[in-house]
Amino acid sequence: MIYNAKKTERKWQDIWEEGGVFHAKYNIDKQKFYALVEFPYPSGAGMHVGHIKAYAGLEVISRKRRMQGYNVLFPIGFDAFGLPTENYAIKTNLHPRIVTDNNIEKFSEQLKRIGFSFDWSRVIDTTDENYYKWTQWIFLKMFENGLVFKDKALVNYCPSCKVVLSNEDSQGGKCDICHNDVVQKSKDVWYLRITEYADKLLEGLEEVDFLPNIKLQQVNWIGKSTGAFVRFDIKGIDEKLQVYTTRPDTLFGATFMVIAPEHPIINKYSEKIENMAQLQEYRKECAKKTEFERTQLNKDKTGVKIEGLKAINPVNNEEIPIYISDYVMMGYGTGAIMAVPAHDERDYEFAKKFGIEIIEVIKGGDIEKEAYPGDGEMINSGFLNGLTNKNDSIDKVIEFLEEKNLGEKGVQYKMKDWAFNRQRYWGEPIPIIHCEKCGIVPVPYNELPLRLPEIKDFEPGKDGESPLARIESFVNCECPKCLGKAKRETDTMPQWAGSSWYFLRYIDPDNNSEFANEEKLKYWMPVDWYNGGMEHVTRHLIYSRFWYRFLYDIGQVPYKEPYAKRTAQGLILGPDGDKMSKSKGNVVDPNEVIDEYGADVLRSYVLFMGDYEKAAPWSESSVKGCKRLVDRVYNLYEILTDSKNYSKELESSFHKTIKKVTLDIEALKFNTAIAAIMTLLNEIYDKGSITKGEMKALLIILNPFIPHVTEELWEMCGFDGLLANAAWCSYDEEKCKDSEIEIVIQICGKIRERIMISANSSSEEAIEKAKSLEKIAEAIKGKTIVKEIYVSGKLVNIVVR
RNA sequence: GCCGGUGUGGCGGAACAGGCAGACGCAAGGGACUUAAAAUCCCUCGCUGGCAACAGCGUACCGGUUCAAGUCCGGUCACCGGCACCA
Repeated sequence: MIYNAKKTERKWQDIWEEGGVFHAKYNIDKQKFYALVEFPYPSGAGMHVGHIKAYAGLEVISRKRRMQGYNVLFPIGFDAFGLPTENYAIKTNLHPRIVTDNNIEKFSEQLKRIGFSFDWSRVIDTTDENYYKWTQWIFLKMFENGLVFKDKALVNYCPSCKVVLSNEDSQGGKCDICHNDVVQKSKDVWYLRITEYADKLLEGLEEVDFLPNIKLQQVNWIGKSTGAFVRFDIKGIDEKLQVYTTRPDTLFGATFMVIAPEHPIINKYSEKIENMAQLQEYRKECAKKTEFERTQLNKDKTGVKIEGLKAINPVNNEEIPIYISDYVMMGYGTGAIMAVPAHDERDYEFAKKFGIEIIEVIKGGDIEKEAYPGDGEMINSGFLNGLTNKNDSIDKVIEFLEEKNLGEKGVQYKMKDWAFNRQRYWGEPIPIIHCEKCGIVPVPYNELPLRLPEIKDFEPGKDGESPLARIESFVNCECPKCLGKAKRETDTMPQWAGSSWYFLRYIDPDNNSEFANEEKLKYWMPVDWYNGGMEHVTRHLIYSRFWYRFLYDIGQVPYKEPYAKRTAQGLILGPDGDKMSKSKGNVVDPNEVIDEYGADVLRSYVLFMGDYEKAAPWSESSVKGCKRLVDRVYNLYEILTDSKNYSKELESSFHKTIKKVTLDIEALKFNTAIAAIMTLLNEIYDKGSITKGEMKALLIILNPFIPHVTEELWEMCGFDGLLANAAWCSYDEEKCKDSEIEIVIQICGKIRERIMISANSSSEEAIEKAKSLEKIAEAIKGKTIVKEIYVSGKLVNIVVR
């Protein structure tokens, strides 16, 4: 029989959809399982095989859990605001709304062609005003709670996309969207105070089940460090220069200070500074460098001494020079450091280059050769001399500083506040009004959604201004407070806004009075299992945990953490082993695979191709292996017999396979689960027939992987109802065990023989039987037996001398 | 530079928690069926030697622990990912 995948798959997709088979129903009497996959950005390029792999994992788990009786919520939606769509719209002269609608339609069709068991009744689209109304609502709540502020500061700016970027969006000094170099620019920026949540985000990690490397990456990204703030007097001026240091214990060794080129103190005291022109020259040079050059290429220290200003070391009143150098960043700590060349590598290098004194304050290294960052006995350190414990020294210094009000304990984070405005059209308008009288006024809640105005020209404005700034009917408005003339904020939110809470909306997508009903949130949250890409660990995954935690703090959601468990799939590489990319021409189109082999083949291949969590190259020929699997399954119908039970020969194999598949699926070991079923299939064909009972079990355990062909066979066999609604197979632990097992006999660890013995043989019996073998007896004859080992069910090892 | 991960046949990958290395699949070779091809089915398939039974070697490299190491320990190398002058 030839299996017609195209016709059959379509048939079942229609039946599932019409029957609402995968619709999740709010039912508090049933154990819920909320499986979440990262909703796609509907780009014009269509789906990528990577999407299929990312979704196929939880798809299999969801189908299995449904069969096991869970009330499964497995939703899908579209994260549709963002630059690529807007850029495409500009290029093709279409409205982003139309581009988005087209792309969503295309994606939906593709996703349905794969037969994913998503609940299509809950689809969300972040660009829908009924959705972004609530994105804006949460933003206003944050505003109300002091988590939104405006600042003019140096920010990451992408000259090519013409937008301000957050730290997360410019990792490695590259724009996340176009991958061009990011520059530092001084701009007015709206920030979300995510740093206020740094500790909560760290603590929350302790109670969730995330892959260890995901946790670690988040911990590193948040980058918490503890230390102290220390204020240095500046000689002759009533001004203190504050630094942050993790090593206050080395304060006696501070022989100079360094401030960032952008540090405000330079302009403030420009009159006192004797070499201002030289400093300006240096600052200009620094400004020219990209972040990349400044941090990566230019490890060679440069800098200029500030003539006319001297700092005073608070512990010994020594006058020390102040330098500007771009190895100190304005964006971290206070933009100024105390330099201890003897015990910090960078300061050492700088001191050597500029001929500055190096004072050893901790014994243990050789400061003639290099800086010594380790521990040891304190020397040359006044009241610290003789101490050997770093923490004791730190405590003592801080005590000293606090007494004189010259410093205190402090904490710093690498994570920065979230630069939240984008100077573009295709995003949620920021619901803020600027009033000359009242200042910054939030848009009243009852005016939400603040809709994006219809416009024709989406080109970003000059000087990095949003296209919305040109729409007078949008800009000019009434101040909600004083009713006077006012202007709207014209920037929009970043792409990450809508995705920061979408998992909450799935729970109650049509709710018009709140973002989601409290009781429903209590039932469905937290997400039981969230799977997605590693690239989101320090972006979306941080942002959404922040938003959710904020909603928890204001009593809007029931639990502290949104995701109980988080895993990540590995990439699918091109057939050449490189990352798939358009420019390399190694991208595999899922549509083509489906056209040629069918969705079941595609689904099973992306799971069978290797370890789910690791990257693996696509192989056209290996896909055929899965094609054979589907055909072989279909052709089982021809060797079907009437018996309702397991056959004697295969009973144990079935129990073992069911057990393995049941456990492997939950461990994301889809490749070995499928391999086990292939092995069973080989046994069935070797035997030459399959009973109805066996067929039933086989179809059930295969269904999550290849749902169409199994559903078809289920119907052909005349089994009740839909396979999708059938109950998962149970297995009998006792029947997974063999009564007779093969063990190997080793002499000194080398295999010499294999025998079958009864599974419950004692150690003595097994060893006796081994020794009675001709070959073994021969081998040990005349030798002393040093040791005899029996590993139950595995081997006998006889050690002789 | 720092942190994390990985390294197994021609290829993708298996191997519970130290106990038969290479499951399953692909590719390749041989055969059956066919006028022929495709599809399907059967056999072989880590390397070396041997007609064979079998023997020796083999999980990046060097060393160690153990009756026994892909797995544990110490060191080296390579590749991948993250961070990157974070004071």
